Amino acid sequence: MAATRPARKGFPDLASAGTKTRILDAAELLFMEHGFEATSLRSLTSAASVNLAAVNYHFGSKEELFQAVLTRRLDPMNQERIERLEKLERDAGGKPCACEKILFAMMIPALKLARDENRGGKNFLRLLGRAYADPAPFIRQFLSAQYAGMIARYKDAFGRALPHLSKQELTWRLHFVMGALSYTLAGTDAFKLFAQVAPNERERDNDELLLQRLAPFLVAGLKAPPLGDTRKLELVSGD
Amino acid sequence: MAATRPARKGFPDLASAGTKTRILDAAELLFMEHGFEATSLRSLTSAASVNLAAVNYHFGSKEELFQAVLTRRLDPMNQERIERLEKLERDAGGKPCACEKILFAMMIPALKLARDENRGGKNFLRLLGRAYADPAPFIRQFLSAQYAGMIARYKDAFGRALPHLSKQELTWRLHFVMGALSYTLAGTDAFKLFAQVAPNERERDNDELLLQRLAPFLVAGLKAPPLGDTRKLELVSGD
DNA sequence: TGGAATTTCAAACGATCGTTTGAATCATCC
DNA sequence: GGATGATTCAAACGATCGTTTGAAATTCCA
Repeated sequence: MAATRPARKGFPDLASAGTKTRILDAAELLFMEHGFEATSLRSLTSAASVNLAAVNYHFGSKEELFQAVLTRRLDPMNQERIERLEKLERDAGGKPCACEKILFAMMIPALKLARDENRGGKNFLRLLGRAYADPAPFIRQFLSAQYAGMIARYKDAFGRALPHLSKQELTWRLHFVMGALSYTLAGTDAFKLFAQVAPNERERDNDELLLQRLAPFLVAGLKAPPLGDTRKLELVSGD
Repeated sequence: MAATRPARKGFPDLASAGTKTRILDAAELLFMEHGFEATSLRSLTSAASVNLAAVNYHFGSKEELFQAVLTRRLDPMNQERIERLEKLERDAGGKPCACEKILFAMMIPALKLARDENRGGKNFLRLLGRAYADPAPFIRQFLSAQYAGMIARYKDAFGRALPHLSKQELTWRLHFVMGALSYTLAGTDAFKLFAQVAPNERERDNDELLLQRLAPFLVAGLKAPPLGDTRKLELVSGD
C-alpha cells in the first residue's frame, strides 16, 4: 500500500514509471474521446496494456487518476504562465505591462502545450475543455485549486494595464477572455460549420496562426470602453 | 409501437404529454448536473415519477431522449435568431446591418431562454455548454444540424457588416464570439476565482447586465483591425 | 358500450461497471 | 542468497447499467 510513492532511494521509480505513464497516456486519450464517466477502467487498462487493478494500485481510484491526468499538464503550464508574467513585470520595472504582453504570457504556454504532440498536445486541451464544462464537484474544486494562484496574479496585472476598467468590469472581461481562449484551444469545433473554407486551408491554420488571430480580437475587447461610456444599449426592448 | 407520435386527432397528446414532458424536464436537469453518461435512466425516471420503460417507449433510447431535450429548446431559439436577423435586414433595406445589432439579434434569444426559468432557463444553457465540448459523434452531428442554417445566415450578415475582414478572418472571429458567448452563458464558472467581489454583487449581476458587458467586448473584438494591419506580433519568440 | 389502440407497469435480460482480494512475480538490499 | 517490500496478475465481488418483454391498465373512437 505504499503506492504513488515508490522507489525511495536514488532515481524516481523506473519499474513502475512505465506502468503509471502508460496509464496516464491512455487515460488522457480516452477521457478526451469518451469523457470521464463513459471511459471504463477495463478499456483504459487494456489500451495501456496493464492489468485492470493497476489503476487502483497506482492512483487509488478512477477519480484520482483523472486528477493526475490534469495535474501532469496543468501544473507545468500554469507555472510557466506565472514565470513569464513575473519576467514581464521585472522588465517593466514597476510600470504597468502592456496588455498584449500580459495576454501573450498567458497564451503562449497553452500554445506550447498544444503543439507538444510528444506529450498530450491537443488531446489534453480538448480534455481540459470538457473539464471546464463539467459540473462534477471533484472536478470543479480541483480546477479551482489548480488555477487560483495563476488567475489572481494575472487579474492583478491586467488591472494595472487597464486602469479604465472597474474591478467588476475587469472580472467579467477576463472571464470572456478565458472563455474564448479555452473554447478556441479546446478546438472541439462545435461550430465547424463556420469553416466552409477549403480544408487544406484549415490544415495550414496551425495553432500559432490561430493565436495570432485570437490576440488582436481579445486585446481590442479588453481595451474597449466599459459599459456606460458608450450610448446606453437597449437590450431586450423588443417584445 | 406508434410512440413519439401519439394522439392523431384533435389536440396533441394530453395523456402522454404529462409523461413525456416530465421525462424531458427531469432529463434536462439531470443531464446538466451529471452529464449524459453518468445519468442513469433509473434515477431519471424516478425523478420524473414515471416508469423505467417509459423512456424507451416514448423516445426510443437514451440517446434519442438526449436529442429531444436539446431540440425542445434549440429549435425555437435558433428560429427566433433567424427571424430577428431577417427583420433587421428588412429594416436595413439592402444596406449592411450594424455589427452591434446583428450581435444582439443572436444574443437576445439566448438571453431570453436563460431568463425563462419557467422552462429550462440556465439549466439548459449549462447543458448546452457541456454538449459543445462533448466529442460524442451523435452529439456533434446533431448540434451541427441544429445550428447549420442559423450560423450560415449570421456569417453572411457579419461579413457584410465587417467588410474589412477576409473570409477566413471572419470565420475565426465568429468562432471566438461563439466561444465567449456560449462559455459565458453556460456559466459553469470554471473560473469563478475571478470573482472575488462581494457575493451580493454577483447576485445582482443578472444575465441582462452580463450581456451588456459582453456586447462591447465582442463588438470591439469584431471591429479590430485584422492580422497584418498592426505590427507583426512576435509570438513564440522567447525560449 | 364494446373493441382496438395506446400507455403504464413489474420483472427480468445480459452486460458492464469500479473496486477488492490474495497469491504470484519481480526488484532490491543486507 | 534469502528476506523484504513493491508490483503484477487472474478472479471474483456486489452493484448498476440500458433495454426488452408481456401482461395489466387506460384511453379513444365507432
